[in-house]
Amino acid sequence: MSYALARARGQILSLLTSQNLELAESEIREAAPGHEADLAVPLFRLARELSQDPALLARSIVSQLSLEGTMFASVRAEGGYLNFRFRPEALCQEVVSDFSRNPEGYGRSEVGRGRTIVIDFSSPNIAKPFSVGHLRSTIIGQALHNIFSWLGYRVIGDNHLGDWGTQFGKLLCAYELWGSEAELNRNPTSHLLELYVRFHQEADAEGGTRKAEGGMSLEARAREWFRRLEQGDPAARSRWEQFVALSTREFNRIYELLGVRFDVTLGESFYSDRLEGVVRRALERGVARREKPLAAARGSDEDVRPDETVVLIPLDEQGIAVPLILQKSDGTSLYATRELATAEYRIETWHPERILYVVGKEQEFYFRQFSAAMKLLGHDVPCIHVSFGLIRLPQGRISTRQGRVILLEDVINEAISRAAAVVTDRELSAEEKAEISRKVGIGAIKYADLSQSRIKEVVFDWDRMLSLDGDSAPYLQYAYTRTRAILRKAGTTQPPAPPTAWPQLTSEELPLLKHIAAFPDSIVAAAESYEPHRIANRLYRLAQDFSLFYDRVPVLRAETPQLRSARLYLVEMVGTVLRLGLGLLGIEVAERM
RNA sequence: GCGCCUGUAGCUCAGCUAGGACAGAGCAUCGGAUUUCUAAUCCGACGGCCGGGGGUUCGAAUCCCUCCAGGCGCGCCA
Repeated sequence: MSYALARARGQILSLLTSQNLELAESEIREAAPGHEADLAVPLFRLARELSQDPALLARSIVSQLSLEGTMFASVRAEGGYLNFRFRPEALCQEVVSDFSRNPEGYGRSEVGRGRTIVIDFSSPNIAKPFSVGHLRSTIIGQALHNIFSWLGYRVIGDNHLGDWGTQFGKLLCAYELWGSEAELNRNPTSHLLELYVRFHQEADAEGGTRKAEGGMSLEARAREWFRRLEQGDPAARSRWEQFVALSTREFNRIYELLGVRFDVTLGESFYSDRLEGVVRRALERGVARREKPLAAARGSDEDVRPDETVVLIPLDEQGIAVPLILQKSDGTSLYATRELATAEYRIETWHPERILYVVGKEQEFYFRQFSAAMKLLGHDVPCIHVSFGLIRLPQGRISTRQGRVILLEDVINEAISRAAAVVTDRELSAEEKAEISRKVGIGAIKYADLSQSRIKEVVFDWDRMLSLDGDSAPYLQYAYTRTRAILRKAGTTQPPAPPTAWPQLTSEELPLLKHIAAFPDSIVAAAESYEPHRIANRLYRLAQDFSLFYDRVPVLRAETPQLRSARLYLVEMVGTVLRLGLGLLGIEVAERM
């Protein structure tokens, strides 16, 4: 299956091949505005290789090209460029033919058929509040899931909950000291947060040297609690289960609001009985070894025994100076141990061609270690860190410990109520308004993130994240409702039929066709770079050009019936592309706003 | 100290993977458009030594070096 733009590029390639000129498809690009051209081929590289003047080469190529049987009306030499212009009716015919074959699947492809990708995303920590910090992983992961599925891949979206580790030792310890059953049931998240924050405050206050009563520092007691948990101590286990259940309920409410779903939700704890095997096999293969811990790394802790060892994977030969530690000196596991077990499980279970980790950029170094360790352990499935810049607050970085945190649910609710303020004066039922506000508010939040590249860090700003005009989700959603309004008023319940012949295209119509033609490419580009904003940017330009079209070109009152039905079909295509494209970004549309 | 990322208009960002045609948007500001397919819209104006310097090239926002600024990371946290 191919799409119009790819076929057009193919035609250019074969035109040039017939003149013995070799060109890569990527050298064919959209013409810059103001050149009366649609596709452009810069000839500078070829000219250098042939030692010719680019402008002369362009002219000589043009003089020998026959556009017979192609989608192009003209080709001109302009400087060192070949500038191709579509025959508008040919472009129309090709785009309409692509679209009408399967409107609801427009932009789909089969490149991923028979291939599997695991995407690890969202992955919040149990017993901590779901903050704006988890937003990016959640919505970028969701978008990538949609995008790869659309390209025919089998995608396993896995929410790798942080439900295991030393932090639970801390929480169990804090709960033993200061917890309250009643408070926990009344307000689980904030009580757990309180305990977590208090633990760190008191541990800091103890300092590195002064020991608490009973001879053990808080940190040491927390480690002891985690050790008990990891060894299956019933009291630790049942308390932990309670924390997990309470947090899960909270998270699910957020996922419901965001419209995010997972194929599997397997927390770190799921792998707890595989950790020993991971460590053992790494030792047996000679990849890992036991070592005395570095004294400096142990800090000033009190209970160091002379015989204690850690298990680690040295990575010097991989060019990484810091080894990956698999087992702490008290015998318990680390994040990396659980990650290795997780990756092995995923490989055994789903046989993916790659595993994507949608995780913040601050973990980049760790992922280099992890990826190198996977290779040493004999796994050739690429583990790709799809990293993104972290969200900071104007006061500094988000810190759960210091209680400096903005709850995602608050952001969502604020977004919805800001959207609701705009719908108030419309003639809609209360339910419709609520539904629209939800779609618009959530859409605004998601779009703010998905319309820019992942890697940049974001300083949280209410107005920016919840913007409702300009380059924003509501702008695109609004353009969609305009397409729906026109079609609703067209007087038929049938979707418009594809036109057999297109009348003269106006200068407002042609750009729409070009964007529609370019939409499938934007999906491929988004997948290749793991950058959903490739799609967002294309949709935004489509919506811009549609808004202008809407303002200037009458559809229902078009001059002739043929023109009217052709434009109706164009409107149908624009609306569908907006809906499908926003859908890939995880953003819903409304019929009215 | 070492490593990675970022620096484009007053603000927020595209463009950098594979160097090419006068660097594009949105917000803000100012001016205009509505008895019309809903103005969450459209049109126009204003606004940029693409962080500084050097290099490669016919050509650099894009590639290389260097400096500056900000962010992040660097063995038993996740």
